[in-house]
Parts: sequence; C-alpha cells; structure tokens
Amino acid sequence: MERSHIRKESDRMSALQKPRVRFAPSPTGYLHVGGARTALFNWLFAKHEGGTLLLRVEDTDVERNKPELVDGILVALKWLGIEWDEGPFFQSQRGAMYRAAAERILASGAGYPCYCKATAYAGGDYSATENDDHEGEGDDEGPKSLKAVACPCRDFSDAERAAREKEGIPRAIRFKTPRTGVTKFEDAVFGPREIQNADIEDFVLLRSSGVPTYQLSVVVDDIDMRITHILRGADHLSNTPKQVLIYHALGATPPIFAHVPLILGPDRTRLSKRHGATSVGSYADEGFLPEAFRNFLALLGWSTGDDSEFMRTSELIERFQLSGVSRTNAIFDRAKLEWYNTQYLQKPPVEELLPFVEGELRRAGLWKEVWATTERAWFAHAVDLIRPRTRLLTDFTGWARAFFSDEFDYEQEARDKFWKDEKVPSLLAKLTEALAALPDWNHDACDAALRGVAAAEGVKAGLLINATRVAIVGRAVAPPLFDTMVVLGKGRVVARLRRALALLSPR
RNA sequence: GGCGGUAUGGUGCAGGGGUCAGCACGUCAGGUUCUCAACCUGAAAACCCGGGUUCGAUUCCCGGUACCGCUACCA
Repeated sequence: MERSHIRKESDRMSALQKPRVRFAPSPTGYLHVGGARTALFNWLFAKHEGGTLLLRVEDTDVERNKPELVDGILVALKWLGIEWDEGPFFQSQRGAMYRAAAERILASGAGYPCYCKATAYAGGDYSATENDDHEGEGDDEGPKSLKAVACPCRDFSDAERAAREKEGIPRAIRFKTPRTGVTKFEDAVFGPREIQNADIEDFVLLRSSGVPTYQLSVVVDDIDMRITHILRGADHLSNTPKQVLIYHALGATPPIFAHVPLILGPDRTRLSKRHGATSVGSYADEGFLPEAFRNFLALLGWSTGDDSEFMRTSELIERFQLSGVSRTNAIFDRAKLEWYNTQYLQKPPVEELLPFVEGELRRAGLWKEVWATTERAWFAHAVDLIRPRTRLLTDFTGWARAFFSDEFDYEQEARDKFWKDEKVPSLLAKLTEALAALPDWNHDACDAALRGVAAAEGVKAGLLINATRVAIVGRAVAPPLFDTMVVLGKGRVVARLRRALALLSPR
C-alpha cells in the first residue's frame, strides 16, 4: 500500500488515471449541511472527471462515536442523490493497519514512544484574556484553553525507555516533528502552502489505547485507498502539514489537496442547532427537493465564473471545477434555498415531481393507489395546477390538502376575509343550484354559471369567486377557481358548497 | 497567546490597474390578476481601514482591524 514504488507507478500514469476521492464523515452526529456540501463537491468532482467516490466512516474515537448514527448519514446522502462507488469502509475495523503504520514510523525514527499520562503535560493558557467561551453548545468542549508543549519523552535514552516499558507504563506514539525546516504542499483552492516545522507540535499518532488518531488514520487510509484528491473542509487546512509529514515518513507522495471554505450561520459563527435546522434530514422532512438542495449547496463556495444560478444536476456535473471554488466562508441563506425549491417545484416537467408529491401524500396518509394507475392523469393535472403556488413539498398536504382529501378545515382568516359579506350565504346557495344544474362540467361552463349568478344578484364576480374558493378548498390562497372546480369535479364541488352553506347558516 | 486563512450591497456569487463595479436571492414602491404565487416596471443597497507601488487603485504589496480555522491521546 504505502510502498513507494507502487505510488510512483501510479504517479506515472496519473495523466491517464481517473481521480479517486472520498467523503469521510465521522458519526458523531447527523449529516449537517457543511458535510453535505463537502460530500457534494466530492461527488460532483468525481462525476465530472469520471472518477471514483469512496465513502469512509471515520469512527476511531470510541468515546464520541455513535454507531447508530451511521445509518442516518447514509440515508441523508442517498436522499441528496450522492452515490458512492466503494465503501462504506469503517476505520474502526482497520486498526491493525494503523498500528502497523505507527510502528513503522516508530522504527524508522520518525516517531517516538510517549509515556506521559494522557494530556498530562499540557499546560499554559492560550490567552489570559479570551476565556470568554460561552458554555452550552455541547459539541466542542475539549481543552481549548490548554496548549501542548514539547513532550519530554522525545529525548529519552534507550535506558529511560526500557525502564518505563518494564514498569508497564502505557505508551502512545508521537510524531517526531523536525525542529527546523519547512513543510510544503499544494492546495488546489488555497494555492501553494508552506509552514515552519517549528510551529508543528509532536502530535500523537497512536493513542496509548492502541487506537490511532485522526491524523494517522486518514493518511494511512488515503494511501491505502489510493486517493488522488482530498476535498474537505477548510478547517483541515492547518492540519494538513502534519499529514504531509506522515506521508513522507511512510514514503508516500501526498495527493492533491483542495480545501473548501466553511459554511457559517447568519451570525457568521459556525453553523449549529441554534441557527435552526442544520441536518440535511430536517430539510428533507421540511419538504425540500433534493435537487434544489443540491443546486443551492453547490453554489455555496463555488461558481461557474459567469452568473449561472439555476443548474440542473447534469449541468452542475458538467461545469464543476476546483478552480471555481472560493476561499471565503459562506453563510447559509435559507431564503435563497427556498427560492431554489420553488424553482424546482415549478420548472421541471410535472412527471419529475410526481414521486415526491406521492411521498408527501403517503407521509400524510392521504395517498390513494388509483393516482398511480387509473387516475394518474388526474393526479398529474392536480399537481400541475397546485405547484405554481408551492414553496415546499409539504404545501401539497398543507394548504392544498383539499385537493386530495375531503377532510380539510376552513381557514379562519379566509372565512373572515371572504365570507364576511352578509350576501354570501344566499349567493352560494344560488350558485350551488346553478352548478348542480349544469349539464357539462368544464371551466367555461362553471365560469358562465358563476358570473350569471353574480350578475343576477348585482354583485361583483370577485366576491362570489372568493367566497366559493373558501367553500371548496377552505383557503383564501389557492389556484384559479374554475380550474380548481374542474379538477375537483362536479360532485365534490356541489357537496362542499352544501357543506359550507350548512356552516354559514346554522339552524 | 501562537500559527494560518479570508475580507465586493443584508445574503450568495462575478469582476478587475482606468467599468455607470455585474448577476441572483431578499427588501421597498408601483402595475396586472378572482385570492395568492407568478409576471412586468422602478428603487434603495457594496469594493474593511491606513500606508505604499503606479499617471491612476476596489483590483498589486505591506501594516492594522474584524472574522474564521488550527493550536486534543476530537475528527
């Protein structure tokens, strides 16, 4: 795997070789929008280049990981339409490989055993002044007020080590970072990077428990899995030099890095629960379409260079390039997301939308099988009529519920607004008779019947139209009335008018 | 504190040594309509600050500031 000759071999073929990328979530929570965006970029890049996407679960931290969360992450990725070609692989099952790598580094002299009690020699404040950390966010504790200093074990003699081994003191393995020189690497987004080795501490590779740290396991896996490009959050930018050091210690050539800027909340702080929904699952539940979400996410930190905004997934894939990735953190703008959702609800052919509406109706327990078979045309027609006014899939079971069920409420504001005229009951009664007598049920016939009643009663058609809308769909806001009547059908319209009349004139 | 990164309207992105600094979302005001959405018209709204370099900087360089990240036997 980390054999350098194999590595060189693949480098020689790199021009012909398709990229291999990976998305490597850690199961410490649900899939959040930042992770989703990283996954999306990896996927778009792989698709664009005809490469391969791997999924790797980074679950080396026994304390923090919750295996039951893995499934939720996979489900969220699938919802997003991101499919991986290989994996998922679990780091928790690859321990032997990491331990072997750590031992190799130790043997080569690039690492050393550390017998300190875990974090025992950490000391000193980052700052005397900035200890203003507000508690309560739960997610990021950790000794952020402590600074690691050089470990004394680095300079132990063989005798000193032997003594501790004999005592049976647990041993971690640290990287012996050179005290001089610089470490360089290339980042496709941030450009060439160079940092002083003196600024890199002797980080731990293998915990005293024998479990590897992130720094070691990523590198070992990325080498083993022949990853060619690492696309990940910019929060890893400062860690990269450490990893480059490990690559070298293992005799491997580092891949190309591409760090993507972070996504922040509206207050420019790291996105967290306090900003509202941050998990992609919650957006699915709220009624967002995966393609809309993808389009929105893709343009967070990436652009085509021209002013393209609405791009179907195929176009995203076609146009995605690392060179278009921005270096500035982006803020998650829900209003824009909603705009994208309306676009995807309204622009594509109705057929594309049908499965999603079906799903929504099923969730609400309103789905009827005939809509998939004998009444499919009706269903498509209804959806097409409703969708110009929708922002979320849940609108289909929300304000548009009356199209799919006879059980619906009369919205209070709608009644107050359009039923308040005292002529409404008698108007609706006359209209009911007129409609019931109609031989043909179509847009123009309904239109003529209603306007006839309005004219005969000396009222504006709008008054009756609005009152009728409330009567048959229970809402002030709904599609044009006569179209609605046609979709609902004569029987239901008349029945609903009668029901409304009963409500209006209680005995 | 140290190290690193970033800085264009409220937001997401363009742009670039000389432009009326562009697009989109959002906002506001009109128009249209049977409600609402859509649609049409119009409006307000930005190059962080200070030094350089230059005939000329929003653009290039340096400093400051702000923000973000890393600084864990977390990832």
